[in-house]
Amino acid sequence: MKLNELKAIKLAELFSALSDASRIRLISLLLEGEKSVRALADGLGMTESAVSHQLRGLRQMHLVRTRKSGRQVFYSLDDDHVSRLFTLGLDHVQHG
Amino acid sequence: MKLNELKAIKLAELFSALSDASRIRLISLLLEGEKSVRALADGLGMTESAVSHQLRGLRQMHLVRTRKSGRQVFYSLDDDHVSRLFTLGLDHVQHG
DNA sequence: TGAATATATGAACAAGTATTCATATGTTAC
DNA sequence: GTAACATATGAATACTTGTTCATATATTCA
Repeated sequence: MKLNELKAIKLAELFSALSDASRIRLISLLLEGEKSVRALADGLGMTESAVSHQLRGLRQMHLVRTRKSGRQVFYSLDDDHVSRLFTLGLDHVQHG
Repeated sequence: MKLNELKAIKLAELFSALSDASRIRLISLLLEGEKSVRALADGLGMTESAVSHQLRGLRQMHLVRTRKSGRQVFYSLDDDHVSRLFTLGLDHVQHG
């Protein structure tokens, strides 16, 4: 596979973004469709601040994108890589 | 997707196992086929101890399996989920 | 304008993690 | 048996990370 160090780091960063139960649950909510920060915080029983901090990381990894409407910011999954990684991972956890 | 907390944790643990550049490079070496601890350590420029510690985590997540032969232990990828996650992640990093 | 709402951000602390070093276990050769 | 080798493990340390709290920015409504 001949993976150079930079790509290894990038890949590790991608998986790091998925390596926390709170973020996994955020993503599982976003699989239902776009949601505001408050809706996500309510759905997970987290503070808006904590959710916002986590979303920042997901944004930086291009796993989610935002749409602003008034004073709300709606988050949604950025592309289908995310849901495919999610599904594949879940598959491994359930059977593997 | 209705993900309960336990599954979220399991999934996060799976991705945690992939969330470190050293482990990513270990896996990229194992994509070439099974290798001994020493071969992996040499290939990555890490100590055998560090590699052994990391392999332990990958073993616990069922991402790699072992075959013992004499005093050597050969590691290989456990199932194709691993390489599929790896490839899908790489795809996201390179294009996304 | 000012108050209320929604989100973002910085600092600080607690909890988790990767590596190193020393040591232990298990295997082969003599 | 002992010596040498391959791997594993425990403890310690340095580094990273998630949450909380306080505060900042931005938008709407009166």
